[in-house]
Order: sequence, then C-alpha cells, then structure tokens
Amino acid sequence: MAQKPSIPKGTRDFGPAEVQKRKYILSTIETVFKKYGFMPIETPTMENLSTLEGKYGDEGDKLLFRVLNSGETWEQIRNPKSEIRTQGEFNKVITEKGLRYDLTVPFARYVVMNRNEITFPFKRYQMQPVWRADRPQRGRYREFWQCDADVVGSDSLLNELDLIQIYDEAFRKLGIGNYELRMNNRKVLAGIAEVVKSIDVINSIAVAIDKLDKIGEEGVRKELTEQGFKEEELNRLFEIITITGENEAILNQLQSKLQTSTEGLQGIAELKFILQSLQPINQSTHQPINLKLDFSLARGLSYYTGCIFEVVSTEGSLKSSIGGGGRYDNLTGIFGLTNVSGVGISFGLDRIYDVMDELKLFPQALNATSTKVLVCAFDEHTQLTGINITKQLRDAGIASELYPDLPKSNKEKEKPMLKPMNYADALNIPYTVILKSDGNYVLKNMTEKTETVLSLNDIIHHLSTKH
RNA sequence: GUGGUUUUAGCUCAGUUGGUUAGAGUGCCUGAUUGUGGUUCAGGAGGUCGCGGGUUCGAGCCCCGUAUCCCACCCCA
Repeated sequence: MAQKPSIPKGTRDFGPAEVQKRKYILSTIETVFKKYGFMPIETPTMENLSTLEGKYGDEGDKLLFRVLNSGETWEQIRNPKSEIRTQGEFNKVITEKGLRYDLTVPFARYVVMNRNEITFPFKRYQMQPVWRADRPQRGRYREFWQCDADVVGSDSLLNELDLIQIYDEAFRKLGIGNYELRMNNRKVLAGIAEVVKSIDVINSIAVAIDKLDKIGEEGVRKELTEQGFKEEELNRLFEIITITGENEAILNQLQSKLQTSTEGLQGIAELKFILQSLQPINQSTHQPINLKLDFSLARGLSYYTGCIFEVVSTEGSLKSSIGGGGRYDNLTGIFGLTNVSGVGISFGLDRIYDVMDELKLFPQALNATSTKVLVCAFDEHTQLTGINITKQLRDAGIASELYPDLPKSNKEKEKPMLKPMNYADALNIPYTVILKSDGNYVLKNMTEKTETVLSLNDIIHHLSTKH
C-alpha cells in the first residue's frame, strides 16, 4: 500500500513560480553585494558541533540540528569495556556534526582556517540555507536562507557605513521602500547597564528592553523587578531608553547621562561617527537613508560587541525582522585568531519573500515561462521539420519548445490543435508556430489571435525584434 | 520546551442537537465546435472525512492518543 509522502516539519517545497521569485530576491541582493566589492564563498551544510556549540547561547544550543553519527555507535556504547561515563562522552559517540545555524560562525571558522590565504580586510558574501530546530510559525521556518555580507580584518566604521548603504539599496531595489533600519551599539547598552546598576546586568537589561514595544514599560519593569532590580534603578533605565527626538539630539542627551561610563561614551562616539558620515551621502540623494537610533534594540546573538542593526518592514503584517547584523570584535578569537574585528549584516530571504508576496512587489514577468514560442506539428513529417525549426530558433537566441506529442486517439486526430494550444495557453507562451501540411509556417500571436504566413527567417526576425 | 488552534474532492472551503446515499465553488474529463486555445452552455468522473484507538443501535460531528498546519510565549532571519 502506497504511503502518503510528506516532508519534515518546518520545511517546504518550492514550485516553479516560487523558485523564480526567490531567485529574483537572491540575484537582486547579490548584485548589490558585488557592487560593493564583496566576494562569494560557500561553506558545508554540516559543521563540527564543536564549531557551533556555545556560540549562540543556551537557547541556540537547544535549537541546533544534530546529525547522528553513522557507524557502530551502539556497539561502542553497550561494550562492557566502554569508557563512556558522562553525558558529554555519550553525546560525542552518537553525534559530532550539526547543521549550520547561521552563516556568521561558519564564516569565522573559515577565516581562521584560511587566514594565510586571505587578504585583509576580507569582504565576503554568502547565500545559503541554515537550520534551526525551532517550532515553526508565521515567518519562522526550520530551514531558511540567509544572505550575509561581512567584512573582517578592519575595525573602521566605514564598513558599517557600507553595510547600511547595502541594506538601503537592496531593499529599495526589491520595492520594500517602507522599511525601518534600526541601529544601536552594544557598548551603549553596556554603558546603560553600568549607569543603571552594574555592567554585569547588560544581558538581563538587553533581553528585557528588547521587548519594550511588545510588552510595554510595565512589562519590562515587571520582568526586571523579578530579577532583583530596584525601582530607582528602573527609573534611571527608563529615563534613558525613552529619550525621543532627532538622532543627534537624543545622542547628546544620552551622552550627558552616560558620562561615568567610558564604554558607553565610546559607543556613543561610534554612533555619532556613523550618523555624521551618512550626512554627505544623504545630502546627495532624493531618498535619504532613514537610520533610526533605538537604544532598546538588543539582538540576541551573544557575539556582538559594537554596532547592531535590525531591519523591519513597516508595511504588511509581518512584524518580525527581515534583516539583522552587527560588529563582533572577537568571534575568530574562539577559534584561535585574535585581534581580528568583523562586522556583518544578514538578509532573511524567506521573510523578505513573505513581505513581498503580501505586498505584491514581485514583477509580473516572473510568473511566466521563458519560452517565447511553441512549435506545433501534427504528423511525423511536420514534426521532423519542427525539430529543425526549433533548433534554428534556439540558435537565434529565441527560447522555444517543440510540442512533443502527436495526436494519438481518433478524437485527438480530429482536433490536433487542441493539446498544443492548451499547453501554450496554460504556460502563457506568447507565440506559436504552426507547421501546415502544405509546407507553410504560420506564426500565431496568442494574445492578439493574429496569424501570419511567414518564412523561417521572417519569423526569427519578428521574434528577435520584439523585446 | 509551554499553551491554544487547524486538518472533509486535485485546490479553496460548507456540513445543523450524533441519524438514510457527505455538499458547493474552482480545476479536470466529455460534448455543443468538420486541422486553432482562453469565454459561454450541457453532461460526467473524483472523498480511506489526517492517522490509530474508544463511547454508541448508529460518529465527519463526542472522548483519548498521535501526526500536521497555523497562532501566542521563549527566542530569532
């Protein structure tokens, strides 16, 4: 008995229309990456678990897809002489590989392994799927694609500036003009923690205030009170993160409040530098980049140390981020290469797709087949002619197909045009060439329903000149 | 990992307090149409009601388990 096939939870098939739309997004982003001087790399689907574990926090470790070792692991475990005593030793016997969780950590691993071949600063982009064992929901998949651009080996903030421009250019090209690019700085968060209580509470504060727009001030206060924050500390916190106004003005206000924190002041200086560098760029364009400072922006991944970015679409119903990134000063340090700073951004292909699909931002032409003309023959003789004609059309650069089947049943022989016409119609193929038994070629425009008897050269000429 | 929800024809969905033979739209097939498609009209085919148990004289409907979809939390692209 045939079983109903299925695919794993959180994964999806993509039909021709979806793939074409996804590739449109990918190629748009890739074009921008290349324009800014980034070079492509690819890394394996699987990494050693030792590469992945501990890089994304406790939550991240839980979400790693682990790959079961092949081989006789059971024999090793049940062997009476087995040395396995601890959970760790057991885990190592049954699994030592995992599916990549993001593209940044594999990239850091790549940089360390290839440090002698790489010319720094190294600017790479990478567009590949990643996997997370999360529970699927809207905008959240277990298999999804990230498009990353990173620069390592340069601590200049001009890299941040380039990445900001990449975000803007790519989203505008895709038609997502109504997006919000939020920026914050981990050092500012550290400064806030220092001024509010102590630098050790940066993570508690970051996690809590990141939810500010979701659970509100009351919710954040409640969460932090449960963690032992005093009311006066929370008052100081909200005095800072609720500052509103123009970017420059709120930075100045923040500066006065973070006077006692060297790290906080450093973060402010970095943010100021980026805003100032952006000014000449914005003055020379009709569409200035709208960079929004947001001191409540935290972002989870624990390796960020400097600027952090997040992108959300302000149109449509998907509220989660469609891009994110930041600077990490010591990611390669874990793998033994210190003093190499990096900064990168990521585009979330699948969420960008969801936004664009809802807002109908895909070009109409993406839905059609690339076939421009369908050659229709109705017997062995004209089919031979058709083979030749199709070949010549293709040689002339015209995407063509020869309808492969001849009428078989009596009914089909009575109406031999029916199937090819239906096919051309269903696939929106704009032209057909009908091979008459008298040797004439008829070019038919399917939308205008016009037919013209033409020579092959005229047909090629006609189809080549039409866009 | 916690809580809620969805699943009925190829697709989108109805289905009453448990009661004869489970419906609609769309798509598909056939014909009206004598080498020519989309429209219209007429007819036709197509359903293990996610899966496995249970209650009942009787279950698409009630109960338990399981899978799956979606939603919230956690976290994130």
